[in-house]
Amino acid sequence: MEDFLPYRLSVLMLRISNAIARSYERRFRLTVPEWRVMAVLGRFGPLSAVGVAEKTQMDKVRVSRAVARLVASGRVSRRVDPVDRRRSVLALTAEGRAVHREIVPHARRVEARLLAGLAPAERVQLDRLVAKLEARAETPFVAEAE
Amino acid sequence: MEDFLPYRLSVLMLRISNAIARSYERRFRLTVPEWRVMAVLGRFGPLSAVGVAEKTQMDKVRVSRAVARLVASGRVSRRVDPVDRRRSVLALTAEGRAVHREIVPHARRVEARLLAGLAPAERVQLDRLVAKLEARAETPFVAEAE
DNA sequence: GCAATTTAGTTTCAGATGAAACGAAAGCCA
DNA sequence: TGGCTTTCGTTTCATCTGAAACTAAATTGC
Repeated sequence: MEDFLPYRLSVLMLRISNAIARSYERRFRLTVPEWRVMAVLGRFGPLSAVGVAEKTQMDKVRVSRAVARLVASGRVSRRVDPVDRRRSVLALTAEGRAVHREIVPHARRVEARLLAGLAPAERVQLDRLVAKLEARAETPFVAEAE
Repeated sequence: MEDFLPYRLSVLMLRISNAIARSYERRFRLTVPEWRVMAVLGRFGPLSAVGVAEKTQMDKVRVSRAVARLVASGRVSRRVDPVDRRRSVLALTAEGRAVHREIVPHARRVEARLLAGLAPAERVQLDRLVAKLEARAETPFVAEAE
């Protein structure tokens, strides 16, 4: 159990994400889905809900709800796309951009704290190993029959 | 975003745990909390609910509900501890032990598949790096004020 | 041109979650 | 002994979650 890697990774990640989630909640009054939506809108500019879902790896229900809250709190604007009226065009408002400008350095600080114990060479290793696992996890790595 | 490590780790872990969860669901009709309870009972023998909670890192509400389902499905037995009547003594039934004997090799196969792309030296590296991050995540690594 | 299908996004519903309140039993201590 | 506190485990409640159903708009095929 303690040496079963998927289990260890899962416990580790839950710890990390919970700590980060609490920190966003405290500082910005943002839930994790909200934070993710703001992060991609800030980085990639106006997007449809589907576009946000692809960039954030969240399903569209979650995106829909996060966007609804962000629109209600005035950090994201939503208008109907004139080209395709099923779509909405989502973008940060001025207030949203102001929050975004704080979010990015905050995220970097959190990352730096997490990695503080690793030497530069170890960070490169970690990056490589995670990339390999990502590639592995992209295709179904558990046989359907199992 | 794509290079923000906590985010990458979180997406990676969600992928992996979902794949594993689906596989347990398919093969054993077990949810993740149920699987964890069975794993520790199989490995450490009879335990109280608090004991299970400690070993699995789950909170006691989750343990309580997982145990209730396992008792209902006949894989775990529960009796009142005669020494301390607040406690229950949880153990695998014969049927539970039979399932457990399948679970362990299955978990090893899943792990092997996940790590299939890594050379032995890389596995050692991964183990070390994860251990370091675990140590880091054990103490609060995000400042309270942040 | 228009029925059938696909796509975007929301709503509904049923289950999972954990914080907080809870009852019951045990421990503590005067 | 008899109150006060702590511990065990369950229940309650409010929230989050995603699958499925749904509406509206666009696209496809005939």
